[in-house]
Amino acid sequence: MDVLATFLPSARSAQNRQQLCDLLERQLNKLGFNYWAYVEHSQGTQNLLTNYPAEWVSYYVSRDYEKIDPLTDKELDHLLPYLWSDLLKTYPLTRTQQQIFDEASSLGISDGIAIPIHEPGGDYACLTISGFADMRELPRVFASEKTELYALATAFHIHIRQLPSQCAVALTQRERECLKWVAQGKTSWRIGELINVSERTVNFHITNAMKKLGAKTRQQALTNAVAQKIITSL
Amino acid sequence: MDVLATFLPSARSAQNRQQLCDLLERQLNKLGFNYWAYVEHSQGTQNLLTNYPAEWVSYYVSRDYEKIDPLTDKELDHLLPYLWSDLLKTYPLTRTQQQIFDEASSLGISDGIAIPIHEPGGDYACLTISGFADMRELPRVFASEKTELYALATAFHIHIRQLPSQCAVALTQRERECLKWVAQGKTSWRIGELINVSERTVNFHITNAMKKLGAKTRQQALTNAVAQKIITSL
DNA sequence: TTGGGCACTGTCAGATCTGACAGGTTGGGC
DNA sequence: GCCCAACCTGTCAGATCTGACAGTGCCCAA
Repeated sequence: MDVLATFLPSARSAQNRQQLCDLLERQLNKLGFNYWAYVEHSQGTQNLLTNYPAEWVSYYVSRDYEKIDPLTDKELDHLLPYLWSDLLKTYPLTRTQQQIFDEASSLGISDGIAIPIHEPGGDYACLTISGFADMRELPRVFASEKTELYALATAFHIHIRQLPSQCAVALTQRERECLKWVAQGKTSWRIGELINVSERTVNFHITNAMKKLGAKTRQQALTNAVAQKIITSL
Repeated sequence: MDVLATFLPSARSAQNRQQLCDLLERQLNKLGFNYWAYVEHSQGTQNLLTNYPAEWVSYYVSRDYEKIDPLTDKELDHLLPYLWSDLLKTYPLTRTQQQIFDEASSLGISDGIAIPIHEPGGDYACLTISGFADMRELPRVFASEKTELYALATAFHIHIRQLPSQCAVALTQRERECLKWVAQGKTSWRIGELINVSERTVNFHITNAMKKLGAKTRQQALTNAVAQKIITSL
């Protein structure tokens, strides 16, 4: 039952975000939660990862519900995990907000736990988990597992940040290889020697990488690649 | 009394590690803890930050106590915060280990809380806090504040990782400035235009930065600077 | 006052990169 | 069999960087 002990070692070997999400889901299932959603706010852009039904997500997004969801605008104020219901007790819901809540309930998303994570620079993320089997048990589970859930969310957050997102530029094997050597301070000629191709070919791959990354120089290509987690800075 | 709410906003504006440590200490004092120690294990190297008395630290290090300390080798096995005393109950102490414990106790470091933090790639860190005013109260405080302490430790960890360590190379203002523009893909000539100096001067600063960073190319200088948190990748 | 760190500037040769030209091979999917 | 992506190679002009030469001025601490 020790979900953290299971999650952490396997999280380290996850190769992409999808794998990591699967690992998280498996552990949450063990704890009795069917649904999860992770929203990261980074430099003004948002990114949503979730196992909510696709129809619900597209419906939610199409109606701009995130702008009026009673939960989204409260995330920032909270620093520790909290129960949705605890939070909602203190705020009266508008008619539209009540409607969102009712619609979600019909999918089994009636109460859940939100776990906010704050980063330097104003970035933050929030993992919410819901779809708990036995609703009456939820507050008890929340109380007893709070720290473990927080640790799980933090671990998930730290790990997912190190994996390239789906929207990251797709570089070929060779392009990544060359870029990594560039990061180590090697010249094209030297890299050619290292990977057994001509200097010209190395320049060819690096130029392609630069184009894909929208960079005018190798330096910018590196910065962009690191920012997109395509190569680890090392 | 909400230490997290106080810590997080100010942590964001901390300019260096010392400032961040001071912030942490202030919050821990509020909770009743006089001592703290943060050890980070990164790529095989260790780094210790603490407010333990300097004599105790040098005494501890000089006798290689970290190799036999009953606590250090247990950190890795634990994923959640724990009380020292809880852990020690389950292991018999050797004579030398008991000695360390007694010596520490005489400084008021008799029981405490360890908060391990695990990163991808095998890196991990541990924040330990001790010197609690009223020992009999400690288990109760631990139980009630566990999540908050974990969140505080995690926040501290995430923030300190983004600040250059003391052993980082010292670049001048200009050198950092030029490197940042290089990261954006600007040429020396363009940077000169941007910061109103000649192209020659830009090359001068970048060359100096490269020397200090032990880099043979601009690319490597960038990678090293980012690795040392001297410039943020952006 | 002297020394040192920092910022700044110039020139110049040679190395390196950038971006254009123009090709060829291999392997997998339709 | 054809197409396409990934990989590989060459040449060449012009831009850019690297590393050496040789200087100036400012400010602060010893």
